[in-house]
Amino acid sequence: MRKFLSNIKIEIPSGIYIKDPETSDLGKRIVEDSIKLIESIGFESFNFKKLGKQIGSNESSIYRYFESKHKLLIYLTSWYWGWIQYQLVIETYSIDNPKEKLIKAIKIVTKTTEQDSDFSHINEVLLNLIVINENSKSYSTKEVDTENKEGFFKLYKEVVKRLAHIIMCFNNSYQHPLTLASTVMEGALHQQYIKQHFKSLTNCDDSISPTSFFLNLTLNTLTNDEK
Amino acid sequence: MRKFLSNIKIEIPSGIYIKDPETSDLGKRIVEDSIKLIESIGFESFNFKKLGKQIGSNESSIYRYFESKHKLLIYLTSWYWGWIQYQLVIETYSIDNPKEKLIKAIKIVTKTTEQDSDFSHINEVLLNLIVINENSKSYSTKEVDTENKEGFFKLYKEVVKRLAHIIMCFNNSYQHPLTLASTVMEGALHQQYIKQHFKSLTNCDDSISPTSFFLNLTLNTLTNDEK
DNA sequence: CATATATGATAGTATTACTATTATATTTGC
DNA sequence: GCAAATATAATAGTAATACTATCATATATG
Repeated sequence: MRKFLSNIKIEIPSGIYIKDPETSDLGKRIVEDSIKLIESIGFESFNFKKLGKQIGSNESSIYRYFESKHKLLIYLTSWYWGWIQYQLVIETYSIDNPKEKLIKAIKIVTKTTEQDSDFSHINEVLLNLIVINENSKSYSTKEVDTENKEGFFKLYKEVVKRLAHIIMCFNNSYQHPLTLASTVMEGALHQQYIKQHFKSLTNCDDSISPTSFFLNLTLNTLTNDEK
Repeated sequence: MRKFLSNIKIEIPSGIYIKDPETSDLGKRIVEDSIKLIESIGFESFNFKKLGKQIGSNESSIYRYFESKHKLLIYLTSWYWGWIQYQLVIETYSIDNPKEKLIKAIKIVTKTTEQDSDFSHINEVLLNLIVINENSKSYSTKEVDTENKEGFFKLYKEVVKRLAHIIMCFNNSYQHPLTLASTVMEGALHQQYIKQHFKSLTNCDDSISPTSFFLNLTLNTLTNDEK
């Protein structure tokens, strides 16, 4: 990963930010430290005043990059899904066998990030924790339909569609590729969440991972489904 | 449903409310109208001042029933899960065949509520919409672990465990009954959400319901799983 | 070196999510 | 039927939030 990634930039739809944070030092610190701060105090307690203090800058300067903390969250989750998509593309590109390809894809979308790839100011381990804890807050608002029209969830949607496509290549008579793909992706985040906070509601633990559950589930279903 | 339910009361863990809203007329109006108001303006825009206005009462009076709007949301979602559990119990009780029992159970937890049972001040159709849109907000906070210890999510957890138990009765060698149960329940809510807001991410529509997807998924997996 | 641009500092605003206090109904127990 | 208890209403107040606006200053660029 390291080598490849050091030369690419994940493109976030403009409109999510006012000024592209990748274009300045302050912008990068905003992104870098917002990840640390949101992860440590949670999205509700997080605000631009606290972030300003942490990066030794001013609230008003942060507002020149992001209109609101909500937009910043969308920026961060978009970056995450862009990064997942990048992994999907490069890690499955050369696999011809549809089953192997599917297995690889499910591993990528259901895994927890254990190591910071260290190629940028973004700590992927912390960002993954934010996505597990706060992802639904990025779209679960009254403005979801307008924001969706403006393309704010583009990267997330692309990942779901790409996974659905890989599912179809494995079993092209299966009726629910999109439903399965979106269920697996959201389900994996949910399992990671309840593994931490509602242990009694999951069999996932140190020995059984969400990945192994979703691999088993998907392969069983796609292998035995008849229509 | 109608007949049975008119005599029962869904027990909400005390601690979620300050004063039990079932014990007074004002309390019932608070619950009744909060459902209407949250459904129409969304949980973020909802507050006790607006609710007071709607029910012709005072903000300060509402605070005598619920400490915060967050607690009120937990009350509402708890009521919903209590009601689902009640349906699970009475509608599967007399079914002996494990497969039939499982099918019935999945239908109950994945269906959308189409009709208000009309037995109480609570409109279940609107409440179901609130659960679809806002359920995750009830637990996705920094206080989740303390609140969980205080039993705030008891009813939700009971439903998951009951479903897991029904899964095990059908296939007792299956390794992931809890994981599957929690995935199906959360997954059904998620599909109902994206069916409304992200149509391109699901195959569910007017002819394919989340129920049919999850029935297919669960039965395929449990029937063909070998270990 | 002048100008543009980025950042910082400060102040201000409407709203939120409450708490506190006091007044007025309404219910209940005798 | 009345006093006491309880429930509700009205009003005010508070600290924090999520910003906007304005102006000053630093830095970069042509």
